[in-house]
Amino acid sequence: MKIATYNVNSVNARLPVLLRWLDEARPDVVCLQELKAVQENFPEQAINDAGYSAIWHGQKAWNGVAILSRGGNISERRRVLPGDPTDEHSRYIEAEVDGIVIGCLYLPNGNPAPGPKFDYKLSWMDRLITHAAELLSSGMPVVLTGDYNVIPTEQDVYKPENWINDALFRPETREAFQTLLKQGWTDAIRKLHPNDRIYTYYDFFRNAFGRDAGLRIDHFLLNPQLESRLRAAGVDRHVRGWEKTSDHAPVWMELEH
DNA sequence: ATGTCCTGCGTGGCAGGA
Repeated sequence: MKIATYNVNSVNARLPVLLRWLDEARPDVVCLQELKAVQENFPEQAINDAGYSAIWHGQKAWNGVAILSRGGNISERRRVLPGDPTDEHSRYIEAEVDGIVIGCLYLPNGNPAPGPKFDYKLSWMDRLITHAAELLSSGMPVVLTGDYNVIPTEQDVYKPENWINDALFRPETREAFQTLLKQGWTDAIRKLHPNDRIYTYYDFFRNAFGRDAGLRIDHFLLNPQLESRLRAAGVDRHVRGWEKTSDHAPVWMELEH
């Protein structure tokens, strides 16, 4: 089973790129972030025609998350991260596909930091940590994947000294991510590629992709039941070089059966 | 500070987010 995550940065602006990549990569399940579309503007027909069923949670202008499944059933579990009934951002959707719980998340960027946006990011991470602990106790195989907007270590950024005060790399952000990992989650990409330079995002500015000036901020976190099934993982880096592409590249992992 | 690309608003380019 191949599961992918892709921050599309507008699902409609990216539709040709998304369809081309789906046809090429043929993932079984795909988590999308940054739909930038209201609920009724999700391109459901085109996704269906490509062979996928989908659930999604849209929002005007920003955010928005979706889970696509090829062939198999997709059973929605929730479309809100618990812990703050006043939070209106569409940043989390969770489903069960073939016995696996799939949490698709778009963690707040948090810049500028410090400030209210950074506070929101940290409180969202607290809520994620709480929810992740509940998922761990469920006994089911679980993956939490998406755009974490977290650079976990210096290894995951082309020039760490430029990012010290950025919300994606600040100590509070990295500590919260480590707190999450220590619950018992495995970073699938790092587990299989401990020493490689791997990026999933390149700024649209300053020819970042051409200079390989990237960040690794899209992650797969696996609980122990799923980690034992992990066989391969990687980034479809070339997709970042296509015309009218997103600033993120698709990331994927393959599980045994 | 800069750079680019997206959306909304609403028809011409800004403002805001990333």
